[in-house]
Amino acid sequence: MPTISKEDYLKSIYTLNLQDDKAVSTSNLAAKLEISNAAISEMSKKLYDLGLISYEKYKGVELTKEGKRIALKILRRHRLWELFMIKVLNLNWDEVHDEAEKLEHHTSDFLIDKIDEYLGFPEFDPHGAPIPSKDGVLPEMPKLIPLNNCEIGRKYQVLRVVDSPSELISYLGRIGMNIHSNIEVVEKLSFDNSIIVMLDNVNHSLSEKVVDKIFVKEIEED
Amino acid sequence: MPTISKEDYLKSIYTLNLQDDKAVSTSNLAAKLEISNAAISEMSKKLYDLGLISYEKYKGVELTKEGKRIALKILRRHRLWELFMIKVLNLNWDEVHDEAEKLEHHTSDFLIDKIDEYLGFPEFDPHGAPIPSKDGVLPEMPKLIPLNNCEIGRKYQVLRVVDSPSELISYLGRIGMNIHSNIEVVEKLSFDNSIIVMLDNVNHSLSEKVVDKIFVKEIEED
DNA sequence: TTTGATTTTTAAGCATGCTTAAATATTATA
DNA sequence: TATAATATTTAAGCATGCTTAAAAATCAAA
Ligand SMILES: [Mn+2]
Ligand SMILES: [Mn+2]
Ligand SMILES: [Mn+2]
Ligand SMILES: [Mn+2]
Repeated sequence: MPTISKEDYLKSIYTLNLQDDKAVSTSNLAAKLEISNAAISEMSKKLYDLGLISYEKYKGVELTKEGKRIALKILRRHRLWELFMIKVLNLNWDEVHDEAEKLEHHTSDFLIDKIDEYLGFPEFDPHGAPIPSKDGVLPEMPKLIPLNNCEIGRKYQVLRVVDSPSELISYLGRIGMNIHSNIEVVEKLSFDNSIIVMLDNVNHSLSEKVVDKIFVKEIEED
Repeated sequence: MPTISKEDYLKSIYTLNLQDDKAVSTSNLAAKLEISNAAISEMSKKLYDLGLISYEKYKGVELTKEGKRIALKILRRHRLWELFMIKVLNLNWDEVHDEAEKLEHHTSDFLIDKIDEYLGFPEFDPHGAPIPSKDGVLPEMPKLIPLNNCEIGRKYQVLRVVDSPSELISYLGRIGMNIHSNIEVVEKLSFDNSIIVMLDNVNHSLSEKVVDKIFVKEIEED
């Protein structure tokens, strides 16, 4: 098994690659992991030698099959721990990510499977992220729409909120927005890319930074 | 907060110092932590500079007040995790120590206090070890007798079993010996320091290695 | 109390994973 | 297409925490 650093690299490569389906650039990775580009270059060589990523100088990196397997394994641990802390230990939405970021590297397969079993083999974590199964399989996911692609006047259900930074989802919790909340897009302000949504009959203005973290699906009106 | 290695050093110094109340020698620590004497000497200097131990060359080490505070904090995390895994996740007696050895270094005060609360602020872990409180206070402990100091014909209650190596307590579990089991010392064989005890009307021969890990209190006959 | 065994420390070296500064490659712009 | 801006890699260095081998201190036994 790779080190803690390597696990976090693989996880970050996986999630960045999901966002736009092409090789992940050094600087993107550096920004995400908050370390220097130089460190990324060095580590990329090591992960390449371990057969966990493909890497050509100046061309960015992509996960190999084995690299992806490990990334999903760490994501599984992360998401199961988050759900467990919320469901069992009563932590809040915004209190679990940083804990999970550490625990994910120090949990045996045996233990995480016990946690999985205790929770009844859940498919989604508290922020709507899919939980890979023991075998590394992701559950069937509904097609998600970024909130900034939504149309005025339509109604949507919140299905996914990126769980970091914690202040952000703490804020969403305070205004009453959770996974499965129903919202209506009231207005889109093009000059700052903010969006006004109605939630429980109250209007809330969400800045671009916040909007970027929210994913929804359209509600079929009937 | 110290690193993982430093936390384990402090914890080991604490437990070795409990056993015989004098400065802990380099080689004792090296054996316990399974690293070289040279590494112990180096780390001792660092912990001394951090004010966590007293250290004079060739004289061994002892915890300072601050060093002891940290050692107890890590022990608290270790023991609460062990109890939690057994009580909540249904792990066995012998499956929790190695997991706890890792988790103890990656659990915030906030999270461990939630676990403590969930368990109802327990005073002893599943192996009978006392759990330091949030404030670093150990619960009142009954006076424990090492099993090898016991007398033939007398009855005792098992109050403490050292939880490592796991094969050892796994064995004790299999023969039905647990914390609070009642046993009677049937025979002490001086040629190999083994002891025969009666447990649930069955005799079991315990080797010296096993005997050394068990602590009891005398049962008042009435 | 001197000698020899044992314990402990020092010295040198290595792996990991960072940093900053300099060099080099890529890309965008004119 | 030459040049300037940007992105990436290389180079050198540092902290941590180990290792083995050699040196030095302590302890034990005659
Ligand atoms: Mn998270
Ligand atoms: Mn992490
Ligand atoms: Mn333990
Ligand atoms: Mn540990």
